[in-house]
Amino acid sequence: MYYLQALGASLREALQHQFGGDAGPVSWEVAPASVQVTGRHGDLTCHYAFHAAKLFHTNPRELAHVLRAAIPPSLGVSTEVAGPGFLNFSLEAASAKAILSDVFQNPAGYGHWQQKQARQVNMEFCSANPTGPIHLGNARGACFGSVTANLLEACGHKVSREYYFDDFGTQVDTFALSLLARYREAQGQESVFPEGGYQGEYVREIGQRAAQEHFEWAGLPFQDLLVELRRFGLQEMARAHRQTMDGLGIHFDTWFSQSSLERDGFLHRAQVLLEDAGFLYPRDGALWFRSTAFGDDKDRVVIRSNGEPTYFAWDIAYNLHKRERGFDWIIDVWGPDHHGYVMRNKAAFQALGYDADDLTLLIYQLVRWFEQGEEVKMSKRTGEFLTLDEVTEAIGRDAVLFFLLNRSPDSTLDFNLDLARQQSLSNPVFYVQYAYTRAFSVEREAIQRGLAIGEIDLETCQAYGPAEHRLLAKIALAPEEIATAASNLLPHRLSGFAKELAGDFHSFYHDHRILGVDASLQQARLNLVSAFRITLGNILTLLGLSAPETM
RNA sequence: GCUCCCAUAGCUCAACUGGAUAGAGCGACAGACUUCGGAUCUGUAGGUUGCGGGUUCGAUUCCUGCUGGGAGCGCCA
Repeated sequence: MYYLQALGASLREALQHQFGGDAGPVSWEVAPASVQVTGRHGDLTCHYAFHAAKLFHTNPRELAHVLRAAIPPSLGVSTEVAGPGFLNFSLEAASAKAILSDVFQNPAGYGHWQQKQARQVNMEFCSANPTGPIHLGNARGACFGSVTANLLEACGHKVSREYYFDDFGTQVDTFALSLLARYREAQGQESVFPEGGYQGEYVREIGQRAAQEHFEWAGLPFQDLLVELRRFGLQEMARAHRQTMDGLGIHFDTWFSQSSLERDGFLHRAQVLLEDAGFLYPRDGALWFRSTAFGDDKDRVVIRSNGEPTYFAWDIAYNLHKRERGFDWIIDVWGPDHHGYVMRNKAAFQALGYDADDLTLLIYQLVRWFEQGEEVKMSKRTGEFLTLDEVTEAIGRDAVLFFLLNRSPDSTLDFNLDLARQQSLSNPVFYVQYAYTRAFSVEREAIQRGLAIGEIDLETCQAYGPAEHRLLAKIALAPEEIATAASNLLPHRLSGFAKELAGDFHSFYHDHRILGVDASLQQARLNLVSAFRITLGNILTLLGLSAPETM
């Protein structure tokens, strides 16, 4: 149990003792600067008394005093009640020791949590259309999904990362036809480029490669050639997507092919299940799903009058497939153009007999691309778009990730490549990473001087003053921040915390020497620096960023 | 017309289940180490949180009506 968890538990239990009810876990924050500036000291604060007072219909300030009295001295904090009911905590040697022990006991796992009810999570994200390269819009979903998966894992869940590959349908047909034209072109044959085909350069390249590696296909009948090229093209695109994701350090456990849903009978099975449950009916030659039974504003077609399943039908089958693979929590990360599909998918999920809460559909907002002050509309058809590889190459992997991570998924994101390139060196990611590097170099120097790190005793902890306590409080907060970001499915919370944590360290480092001061103070500060470095390193890892030892 | 998202400093964005004087970075201005890495630190300027109501001890946060921007509203994927 982490230190703050223990402290929170003492408050929670005090309430149970007093009122016989549970007000839930305590949430913490560092004391606002105003509290510290005015001399009303405090390293950590909580507004639990307000929260609980509302629940138990009592006065928050009186309640705060009750809570204060209930904190066991062994926890080693001094507590005071401020204003209408804030509880401010100041760290002391014993609490400092407890926090450091949390870190050094299991450095690589600091900030992570055990989970009594671990869920089997299937997290599907990015899933860019295979008819084109991954662009910045897909990247947002990739980054968001990947870090969210990391966070859930850190909270003890089992997470499988999945990439859905749409290798079926009219778009892929058009892609194959475009490829065919490029293939023939590369062989010096006459070719007519299909109307509405994919004009991007990458199609030409794949066509050329196909022509070089498989000139023998030229003799095939049209349909057979198209099948070969289609397969070849999809393979190439899958490889390209995987490479792009690898370049960002984002990995998937499963690359799931849409067409396998039909091959393995899931498309059919989903239909039978819904049919048996009485949620399907024919109208106008098509087959409809009664999504209005679950609050949707109209029913939705699953099988078109031409006999082809709709995109929605594939989704239903896919969710069924995921459930039958044993996942009890399905999370999909979708772009803004899918928001209309949330309701109907939840409806179908329930119609299959599952709990709507076990399907989470996360929608992130659009990325708009600006160049010289003007918005550039992306289009795969015309081949005009900014690929993720281009952006990564221009400003660097960590900078791209941090740029995407820093923003709430609910806000549209404007991306100006000129500006990003220009400012890539001032990207806050380097500020954060530099803090890690600095701390690491202090440790390296300390080891060279023959000092030991991480041996925690109460006496050494007596050496800490207000500056150290402030940084320690931030370190103690890390597990809470990770849990909060995870439970809200909002990774950008954690990147914000990483900046704060790094900032506190930079500030401390500037004002205080670590090596070469009085021996016990030196030991105490060295432990602090190391605990900081471990904490920040774990956070960087969760964010999918590198933690460089030198820069 | 309906649904979803957004509007906070000059710019890009934060602000946990409603909490203390709304915070960072970039840009501007003024400063700071002969020691462990200056990709750093400190300070100043910059705000009627789009506008109007409401809920209460307390609202950037919740409700409501506007204004402006984005996305979606297909038997496309």
